[in-house]
Amino acid sequence: MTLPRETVEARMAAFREACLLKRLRLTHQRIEVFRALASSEEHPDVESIHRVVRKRIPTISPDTIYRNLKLLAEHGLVSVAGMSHERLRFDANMGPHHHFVCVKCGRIRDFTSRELQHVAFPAEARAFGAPVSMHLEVKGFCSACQKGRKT
Amino acid sequence: MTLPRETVEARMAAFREACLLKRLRLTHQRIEVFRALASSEEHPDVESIHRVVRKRIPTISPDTIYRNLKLLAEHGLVSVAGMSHERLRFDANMGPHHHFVCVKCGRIRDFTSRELQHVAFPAEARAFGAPVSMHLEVKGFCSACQKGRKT
DNA sequence: TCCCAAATAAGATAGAATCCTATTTACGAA
DNA sequence: TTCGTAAATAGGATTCTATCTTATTTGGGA
Repeated sequence: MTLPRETVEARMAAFREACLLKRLRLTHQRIEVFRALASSEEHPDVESIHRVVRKRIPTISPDTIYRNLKLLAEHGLVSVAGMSHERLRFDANMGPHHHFVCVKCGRIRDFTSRELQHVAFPAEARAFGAPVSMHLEVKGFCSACQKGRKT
Repeated sequence: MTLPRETVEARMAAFREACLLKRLRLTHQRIEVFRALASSEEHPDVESIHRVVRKRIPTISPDTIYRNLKLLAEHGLVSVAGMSHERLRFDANMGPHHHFVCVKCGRIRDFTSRELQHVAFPAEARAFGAPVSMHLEVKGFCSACQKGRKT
């Protein structure tokens, strides 16, 4: 919404090019879904994207939004915040700690870090308000999954 | 499961004390739910906690697990990994970036940090496997919510 | 222009989390 | 110890996000 037109247009151009390269069809729906996302800095959910796109394509279904965003995420054209249809997970470890998340098996391991303990809140983050806590999420392949990795 | 007995017992003692202080009733179910969580380092979900607790309390319902964990989380006795029943959110910003999350309104803002860009993966994280990416989540009150804060 | 695999719409379905309500229980006070 | 009551529970109903199914449409190469 508040993004400068040229940023959006640059993203759209890169998107079209990436789709051609990856042999993803440039359907009317796909383009508009990406445009709605590329025009926002709000990390929107499917419902709000649907609301926006419906102005141009009144019959578009939520499933099309889901399907396209999932496809684009698999191709590295958009990113997903939040755990796709995973369950809530709990932890009795209330001390400050960070997470190592295996991108293959989903296993989460806690760790603490002396170095990080003394890192201050980044100035860029403080610009948004009053930081309270800081949590690092390291993604990678855990030792077990590392062995059976194909790449 | 693999946690030393004394760690679990220490957590149980602290839990009982905290409940007395906060006037939370020490029901059989609540105690066993917490014990199951405090005995694990797997960040278990409700289903696996339910499986464990059912050995001691065969009639316990999943709702009781949910209700207690939610209550304990509100009182700062356990923590929740993942976004509590929130929707998937998407982002067209594919460059490396971090998140500032407002704990009140839930708004997410992106930021990049020159300092953090060059921080290496912590040794403690590398011990678990092969790190690929690193993402920082700063939680706090955004400027807008900061004003109307009561505390 | 033709062809067909890919994509879509719309409704059905799955499944996690929450709500509802009658019953039970923890625990403070008498 | 007993009693009273607000809090907590069990179990089924409900909500709601995300995915699946299937008949139809369409992008884009030949």
